[in-house]
Amino acid sequence: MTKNLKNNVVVRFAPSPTGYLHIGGARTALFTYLFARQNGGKFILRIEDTDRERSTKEYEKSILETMKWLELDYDEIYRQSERIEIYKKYLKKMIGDGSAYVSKEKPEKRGDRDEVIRFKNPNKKIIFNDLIVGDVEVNTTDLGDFVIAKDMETPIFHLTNVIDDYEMGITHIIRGQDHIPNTPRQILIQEAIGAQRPVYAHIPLILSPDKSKLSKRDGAVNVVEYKNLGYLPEAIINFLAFLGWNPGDDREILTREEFIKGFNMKKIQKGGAVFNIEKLNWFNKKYIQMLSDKKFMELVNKFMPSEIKNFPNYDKKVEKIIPVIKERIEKFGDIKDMHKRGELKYFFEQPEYETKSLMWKDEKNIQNTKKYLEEILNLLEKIQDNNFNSVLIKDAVWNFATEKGRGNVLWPMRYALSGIDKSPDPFILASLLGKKETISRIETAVKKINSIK
RNA sequence: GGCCUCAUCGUCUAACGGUUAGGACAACGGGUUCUCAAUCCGUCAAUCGGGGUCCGAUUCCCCGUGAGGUCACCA
Repeated sequence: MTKNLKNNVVVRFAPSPTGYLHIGGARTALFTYLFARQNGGKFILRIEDTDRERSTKEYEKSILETMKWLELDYDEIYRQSERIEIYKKYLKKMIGDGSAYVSKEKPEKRGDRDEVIRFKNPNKKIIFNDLIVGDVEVNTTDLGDFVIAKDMETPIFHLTNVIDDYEMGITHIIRGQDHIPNTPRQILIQEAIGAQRPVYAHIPLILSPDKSKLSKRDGAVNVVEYKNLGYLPEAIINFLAFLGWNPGDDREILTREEFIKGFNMKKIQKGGAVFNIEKLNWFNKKYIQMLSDKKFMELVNKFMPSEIKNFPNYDKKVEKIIPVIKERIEKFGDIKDMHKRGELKYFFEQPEYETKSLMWKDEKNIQNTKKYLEEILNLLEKIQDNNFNSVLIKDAVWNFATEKGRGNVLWPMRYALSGIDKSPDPFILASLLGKKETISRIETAVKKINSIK
């Protein structure tokens, strides 16, 4: 590898542990990560936990776990709560040189102090260039002398953020567009402490269907919720990357390496993007299809309801029905829905059903259905035990079914095996159940018909 | 309301100022099918409005309109 000329890139993702990592944060982290890796730079994770009231270790732990799950590996990690002495040093310096001052206050709401530290606003016009948005010009006069610390040991966001970016040598600040209004005042602080200005890249917001900023009331917004619903991290990454960015060609599914290689800040959309769960589902289904059998099996077991897992023949059977599950779910949580619809249980035990349900909708006389089932029994008996696969089963039954009307024959056969209206075709079903069980279930159906007269 | 930002199919988006405005998701229709699922094929569908600049604007400029963000002793 040749040495990258831009390898002095240092970027950070700076979540505050006042909640779980949400979808928007994950995308910011992803873009930051991609930019760092593409440039051979350093990716720092900085926990902004200066708000002691709302920050918790539990949230921090969860954010770390989610980053790991998404495989967004960082090179260094810091906690602002462990850096209070550093901020204090700057605070002293700023008060000393007059760029900040202790201010007497009249407390307005609960928790307000009667003395805080404010930044002395020089009231100037700030113009900054943003990689995505372009030039932004703001007059900082109406910002006033904003608060930068409650006291020497309790600095707040704008101050700690700027100091850390400076101390850590951050070259590019990648964050959501909701931070644009914060940028001018942070630049003011930068200038006051003599920090050079980093390059800004404010990425567009993720929107709910009504186009407002994605929030809790829109349903699942935390990445862990998607994990719990059975989404794959690769799918979430791919989906998120395409919210506001694209590789410039028609590819939809990209590998991690391709994302790193093709990522380009300049191609990022300026406007917000609506979070479209349908597309996420599509990505997830694609990635599920690509899963190895082993990994797929692992996740199936994780999401399988215990009622099914408790069947004595579970381990042996579940392996066989993998293909059926694979084509019917778009996320692993759907396995629970399959179970609710009774689409799993019949693989493990003789199903219960109304006898008249065995009749095809065009059939008038259930005695015909019985005759068809008996003939199917006949045909299936001829297949050797070790050749009982879906192809041979179909061969055995197909001509007879065509002759009598496929619905007349195949519906009852399938119903006798599954006991429900919707299921895979009878050939697949029979092969998965095995010859013995298939014969037994069809015999049961015949007996049920006999018993109504 | 002040400040800031944005504007191509329903959604995500593509298009050196010159394309029949392309792709994907969804929707719809069809093939395959006893049912469902899967899969394959196809169809519908967009440049917010008005002015400029230019031989020629989705693209550049201005004005509207609309949408969003933000205005904490949170981050």
